Amino acid sequence: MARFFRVLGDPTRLKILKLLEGGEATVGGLVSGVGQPQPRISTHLACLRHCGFVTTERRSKEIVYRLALGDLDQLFGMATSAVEPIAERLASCTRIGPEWV
Amino acid sequence: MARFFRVLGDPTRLKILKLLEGGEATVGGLVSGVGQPQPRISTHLACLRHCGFVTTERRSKEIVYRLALGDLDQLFGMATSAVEPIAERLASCTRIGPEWV
DNA sequence: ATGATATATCCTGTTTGCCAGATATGACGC
DNA sequence: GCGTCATATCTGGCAAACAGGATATATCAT
Repeated sequence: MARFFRVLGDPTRLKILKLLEGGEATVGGLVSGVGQPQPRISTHLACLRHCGFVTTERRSKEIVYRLALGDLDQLFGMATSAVEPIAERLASCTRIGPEWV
Repeated sequence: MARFFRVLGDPTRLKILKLLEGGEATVGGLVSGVGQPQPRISTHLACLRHCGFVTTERRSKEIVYRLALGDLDQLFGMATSAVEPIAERLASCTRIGPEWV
């Protein structure tokens, strides 16, 4: 379960998942949606794929990614409301581990 | 929000939080509950405290830690059911980043 | 077969975050 | 005061994980 949260604990992966909540997407679509270089998106996608968060399907030249977990939007909803009361503290915590602040 | 998940993405912190779901606890109690050296528990507690997951209260010599977020148990419940379908994949993913497996 | 497009993987450097152990602070009893 | 218990902080070292960029694979069109 720690690993589950850890997969979610990266801004890029989180953004990818949130984009996929809006429906399936190709790698190219995610690249422009996230705004980061393609190799980086691909590696994060590989992580999400290996860990079972997403599934893939080849569609001629492109590869379509799709969410594999249905509960994810609910989870994000809960997380959002859980984050709210501690948002500033989290924002002020640029790191984890000493030298918080 | 990524940082929120990242705080949850460490086994020790997760275990601390789960213990605290059973009610308040002193550092010593958590040390024996988690089964890890006291300095380590203290640093993780400092992280959780700084990020607003827990609150503290001094009670004479001891310091009592308490959960600051009410929604946490619901969140853990959802996470548990979200993890279930991908449990083996997560388990087989000993790392994040290349050399998964 | 060649070239172009779409995606994946590899290699290297840097940083983050965790651990381990030693030491400091703080509160209480004598 | 001194010693002890409970907790916190510091320092060094190390490994995980992210970033950057080059290169490989795969599919299609010509």
